[in-house]
Amino acid sequence: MSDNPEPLSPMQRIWWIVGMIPSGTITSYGKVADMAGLPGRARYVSRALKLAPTELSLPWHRVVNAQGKIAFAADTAPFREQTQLLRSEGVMVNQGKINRSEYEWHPDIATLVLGMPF
DNA sequence: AAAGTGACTTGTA
DNA sequence: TTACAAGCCACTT
Repeated sequence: MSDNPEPLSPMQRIWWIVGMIPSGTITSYGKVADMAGLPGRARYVSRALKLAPTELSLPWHRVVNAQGKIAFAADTAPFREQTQLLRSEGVMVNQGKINRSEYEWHPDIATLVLGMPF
């Protein structure tokens, strides 16, 4: 029998989940937290993305707040970058706002399991 | 050590 | 709909 895999840390679970978000779709910090087994820890997700190694090249831009709005202040470089990245994959962004019902990611368990890093 | 901050969310008003 | 308070908690002052 093979040994059990090393369990992923909370931050690693967040990175894995964000990495699974398909191009052209979005989800929220709170949803990612819930999926990672960290209910009520939306802020932890934002920190995890900020600390994520660039080598992972995570699609961090596909994570917005619960109102479907880009979390960065409108007059900042990251706000403009996120807007550009989302538009480049076909997501309509107006004044930093996105229609969640139109672009929401609806993950299926099979895809998630097959995407697990072990 | 204590207070402030933030890439958040939810409940109330 | 907008606004504000709590809850959240690691990190920075």
